[in-house]
Parts: sequence; C-alpha cells; structure tokens
Amino acid sequence: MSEEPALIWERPEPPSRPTPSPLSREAIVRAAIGLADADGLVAVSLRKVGAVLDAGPMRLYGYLSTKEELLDLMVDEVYGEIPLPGPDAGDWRAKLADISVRTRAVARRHEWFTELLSGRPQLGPNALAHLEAGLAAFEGVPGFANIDRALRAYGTVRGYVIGSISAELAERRAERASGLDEQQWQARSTPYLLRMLETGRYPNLYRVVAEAEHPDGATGFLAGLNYVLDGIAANIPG
Amino acid sequence: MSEEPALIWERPEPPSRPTPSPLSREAIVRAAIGLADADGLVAVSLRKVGAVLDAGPMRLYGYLSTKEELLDLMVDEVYGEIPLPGPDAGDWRAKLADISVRTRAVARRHEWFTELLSGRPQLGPNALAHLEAGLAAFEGVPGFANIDRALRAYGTVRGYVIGSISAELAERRAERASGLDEQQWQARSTPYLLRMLETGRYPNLYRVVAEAEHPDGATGFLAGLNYVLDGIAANIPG
DNA sequence: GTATTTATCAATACACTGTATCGCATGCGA
DNA sequence: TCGCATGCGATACAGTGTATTGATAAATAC
Repeated sequence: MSEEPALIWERPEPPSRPTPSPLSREAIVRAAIGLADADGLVAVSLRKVGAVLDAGPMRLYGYLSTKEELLDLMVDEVYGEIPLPGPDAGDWRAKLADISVRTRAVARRHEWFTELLSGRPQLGPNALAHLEAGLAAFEGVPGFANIDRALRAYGTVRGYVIGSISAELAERRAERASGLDEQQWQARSTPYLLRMLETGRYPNLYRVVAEAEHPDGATGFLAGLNYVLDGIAANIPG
Repeated sequence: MSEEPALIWERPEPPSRPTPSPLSREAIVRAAIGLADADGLVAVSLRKVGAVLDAGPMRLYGYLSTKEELLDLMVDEVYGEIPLPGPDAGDWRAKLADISVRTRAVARRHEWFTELLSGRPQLGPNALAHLEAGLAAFEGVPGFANIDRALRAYGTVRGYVIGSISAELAERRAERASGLDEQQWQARSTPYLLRMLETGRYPNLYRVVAEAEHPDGATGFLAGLNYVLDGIAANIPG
C-alpha cells in the first residue's frame, strides 16, 4: 500500500529525524505522574505518556514491558516522596505517627496513589524502605521483638492509614467528578439521602446529617490514628 | 446501504424476534458479579455482560446510564450479602468484630470488592444499612454519644478492615496472576527479594523472610482487629 | 379495525485503549 | 564503503465505553 508514488524530484526528503528525545524510565514515570496528577488515572495511557515525551507509544516498550509495570513504577516513585524517620526520631509512637501523617500528605498530592495500592504487591526499593522503616519503629519495643507481631502491628497501622485516606479522597473526588463545585455535588446527592433518612431505617445516619460537625480531614485522621496507636500501646507489657 | 435487494418472494421473513429475554437491573448485576467472580474486574465489559443475558451492549443503557453505575450497583449488592448484627448481638466490641469478620468473608468471595471500594462514595441502600449498623454498635457506649466520635471510631475499624483485606487479597492475586501456582510466583520474586535483602539496607525485612512464620490470614486479621478494638476500648472512660 | 405515535432495542459508528508485528533508517564494526 | 544489528515508527488488531440512527413492536387515537 505505498501511497507515495511521487517522483523523486518532487518528493520531500524525510524530515531529518530530529534526534529522538533521549528517554529514560525516570522521565517516563514523571510524565505519567504528571498526567495522573492533572487528570486522574484515566488520563494515563501509553499514547498520552508518549506524546508528552515526543514519542510514539511503542517507544515505551523498550523501557517497560507492560502498562502494569508503569503503574508499579509510579507507585514506587510516590513511595520515594515520603520522608522516613531516622533511628532517633523519637519513640515508636512518634515514628509511626510521622510515617502516617507524611503518607497522608503525599497521598493527597497524588490522589491516584491509594487507588493503585489496593491490588498490587509493592516490591520496589522505595516501598521496601517504607516497610522497613515501619518495622524498625518496633525495634526494642517490649512485646514486639517477635517479627510476626511487629509485622502485624505495622500492618494494622498501614491498613488504617490507607483505608482512611482512600475514604477521604473518594469523597473529595466524587464532589469534583459530578461536574463542578462541592455545592453542585451535594445538591445532587443530598435530596436522595434525605429521602432515605426519612424512612426512619437509619437513625444513626440521620444523626450524622443532623448533628455532626464534620471535623476537617486532618483532625479526623489523627483521631483515628490515635485509636490504632492506643491499641498497640495497650499491648505493650509492663 | 441496503444489502438485501432480493425479491420479496425469496427473501426470508425476519426471524420472528425471539421474545427478548426479560431484563432487570437485578439480572444485570448478577451477571456482572458472576463475570467478576470468575475472571476478575477486567472481564466485566458491557458487551460481555450483555452476552450473558442474550442482549447487545446498548440494551443495558436502559437500566444504567454508565458503566460506573453498574459498578456502583455491584458494590451495593455485595454489601447486601454481609449479615448485620441485630440490636442484641452482644456489646459494641462483639458487634464490630462480627461485622468485620463477615465483611472479610464476603470480600474473599468477591475479590474485586475492595478494589471498587477505594474511590467511590457508597450511597446504596445496603451500604447505608452497613454503615448504620456500625454506628449503632456505639449506642449507649460511654464517651461515644457524640456522633462525630462514633463516626470516627467506626471509620477507623472500617479503614483497618478494608486496608487489611486489600493487602491480603493483593498478595493472593499476585500469586495467581503470574501464571500458575503459588510456588511459581514465589520462584519469580524471591530471588529478587533476596538480592535486595543482601544489601543489608533492610535488616527488619530480612527478619521477615528469615524468621517469620506467616500466620494464616484469618489469624492475622483478628490480631490486627483486636489492636484497633483495644484502642477504642482504651478511650471509653470509667 | 386502521392509522399514528411512542417506546424499545439492535446495528452501526467512533474515538480510544494496550500491545504484536513488521519494515525501515540509523549507527556501528569491518 | 559495505553489511549488519538494533531501536524506533507506522500499521494493525481486537477490544473498550458510549452516541447516533433506524427499524420494529407496543400503545394509543380515531
């Protein structure tokens, strides 16, 4: 199907291939993260990532062998943005609170982060360092010398952190997805909720709408985190 | 572009439209859940769901206006499968443990469930009933009369439950995704992990691989749940 | 009982996805 | 200066969600 039978005399030379922009895994991941930050995970396609880097989609397959791998790289990159406490950053509780709060901060900058966490084993170097730091917080804590116990305790904190942030961000996203501002979203869903609540089947939910003050995200997050940490503290003998 | 100019005499009658199978939201959701249970969320496409019901993809748009809505319905349907404790099912702790354990059981039957939870507000009737039951557990508990406090406490439990189950299932899925059995997956990832651990940068992770006994999922889940519940108990005055 | 409107659904179409294949152009070794 | 290897672009394909369209069946009006 050669569609260019023009004579050589008037056929233009091929555009002297403009030195293909040098590429790297790092650049690819940064481009993908930029797209995801701006327009959500749906905006991350190999074509769009390639376009940002002046490359076709197939060019990326030299650096990854699957889109899943790109997502894995994105996750590990974000793990790398979370500062980790050093060995003398306080006691176990301070260290865990530190990791948790900083994780939340980063997850709010990259709203897609927690979405990717569910359903993907995290084996990248930064993810491993993150887990290592969490476990290290339990070094020398009575009752948590057993690594299985430390692992479970940290897993509990981590489960709470991720679950809690997911819920917080889901709410934020739902508002914006419905078009414009928060008010517009609430205007859409509130009447429905009121109708449900009027049935009387949800007395406690009714109180949530009627009485709750909805403390801001950070406050609520810390309150829950303290429940979890209190629970661990309650299991330190002595 | 009528491609059937045959004369009426030999043109076959249109196949007397075989009474289009009656459809319902319920049937659509069940079909979608069946596909997801069998082959994961990627297997849920409007074409495939339609095919199960002997219908074209566009037929479904009478019952939903978007695929997102189908996913919302699936989530609420699964919520409906979780039995909720009645008012006299024990104290707050028993009720919360009950909800959590049953949620885990259902989430293991529908591995895609937690995947959908992150990133979607849950406003269906069954989801609301679920939340209501969680809040109801705190009725009459000293220190949790304030609905904000009850909401946060339950949110903590819920965050842990979802985060924890997600992690558990992510591991299980990763094993199977890599082709065949658990051994095959570990054979692929273990050498990499060992090389990372040999660097000495992850002393606690090293212990996880070397010393940990990896108690089974249910045991670990309950251990973590007890941390969280202990933490709440520690905040009940008196 | 016939004609006309209305609702329902299948077919078609479109823009877009991830990825396999293939052929060319470029740079390197001889 | 030639031959070859390698990396990249173009092309292709099967699949996605959904807008549009056109036909058919049901419901209504006369």
